[in-house]
Amino acid sequence: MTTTRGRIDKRQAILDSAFTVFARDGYRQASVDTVAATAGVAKHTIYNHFGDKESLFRAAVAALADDALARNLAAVEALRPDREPAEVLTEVGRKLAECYCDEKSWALRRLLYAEFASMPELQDIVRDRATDKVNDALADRLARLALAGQLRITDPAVAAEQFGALLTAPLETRSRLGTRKLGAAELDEVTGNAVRTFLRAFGSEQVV
Amino acid sequence: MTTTRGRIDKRQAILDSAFTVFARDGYRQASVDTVAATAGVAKHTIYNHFGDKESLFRAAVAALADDALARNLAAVEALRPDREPAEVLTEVGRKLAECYCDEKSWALRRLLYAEFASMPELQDIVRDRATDKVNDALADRLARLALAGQLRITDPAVAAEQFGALLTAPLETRSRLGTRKLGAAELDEVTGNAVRTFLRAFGSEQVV
DNA sequence: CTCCTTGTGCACTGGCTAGTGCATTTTATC
DNA sequence: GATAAAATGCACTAGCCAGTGCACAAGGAG
Repeated sequence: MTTTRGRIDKRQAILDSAFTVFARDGYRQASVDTVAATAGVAKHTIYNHFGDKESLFRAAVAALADDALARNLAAVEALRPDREPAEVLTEVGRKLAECYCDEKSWALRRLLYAEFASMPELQDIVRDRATDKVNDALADRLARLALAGQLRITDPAVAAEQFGALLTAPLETRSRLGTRKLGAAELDEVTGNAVRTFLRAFGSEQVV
Repeated sequence: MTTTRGRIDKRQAILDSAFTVFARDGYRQASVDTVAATAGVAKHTIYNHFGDKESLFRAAVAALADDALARNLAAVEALRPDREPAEVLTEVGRKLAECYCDEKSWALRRLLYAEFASMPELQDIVRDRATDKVNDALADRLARLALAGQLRITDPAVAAEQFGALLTAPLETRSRLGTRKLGAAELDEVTGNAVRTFLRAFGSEQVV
């Protein structure tokens, strides 16, 4: 009774297609029939697994949030006090920038923004599963850098908040909410600006 | 033929109601009948003025963008090199924070995020009418401060971008995308954090 | 007084879609 | 091969809503 007869395969296929279709058409626009067709599955199968359209949507969003969390945490992991702070921060910032600009991330944010008014739980799902954890992890790492004497930080949470802000807000504007693909050069520029300002504010060495 | 027989009054009433209803229900959810009922107007009148639902929506968004622009510019105006930079930046930052957290601003952003995928012009409307102009104005003012020797800025545009980032990104997170009302204390805190970091990075005096 | 613009009220079409019911088929497990 | 869970195909209901058509009312302009 451990295997459930291809149930998981179908379930995953449905979740994948659901996100694809929802991301492309928007939650309201997307029809369950389209999701079913895309997943190569009967509509009934979807209702068997998820009950109704809204639950399907929540499940798809949750799955994407988990995915985004994993990628963001991997980026933060690289933040270790074993090299020049500028170098490490640039590397991590650049990775975070890539995560932020990923097409799936943008789709997730769009769906979240569009629907959290009618489904408030959505925001909690994403926050609990991804945003908060990434911020915490970043704050932890920055605290270590501070302890190693590489940064002058009083509140690691605020520092993490601001490092994120310096990265994401410019990316949001410059990529036109994800509709314009940013080249490597522009990603480097934004990352560079963010790290430079961050270090001018929090670096332990005086910057000219 | 100058007066258009109460046309303008109706038009304005429709635009106001349209934004209210769209903001509350979302573009797709909102029905034109509801807008008409809220405005105290026949459905036909709406179609006479705006042609179809989408045009009505665009017009409502544009009107709100104009509104937001005016309020944001007023805030930036206060940025003059006649007092302590910390003091002036705090005042302006605080005003910008209030603009950003205004209920109408949040509604506008939500609608924009929700619909720009299917109506790409929306983003241009808002950018041309509001975002760009505010950023430019802010950059201009920061440049003046730099010229007055109160800031060490190389690129005013980047400085404006980052000042905005340090304000808006934390506000976005902390207010849960506008669903949680921030108290004065928290607005002060975010503004204070932003100004402190900004001045540590760009202030002309050394900060301890 | 008359005309013409503007607005009203109501009924209606046409299109779309969530969710269901049912008979049938696949498929994993024993 | 028997069995039961899982999946399929198709038809169908019921609801929602943008946009239209038509007859009619109001009210300022000439």
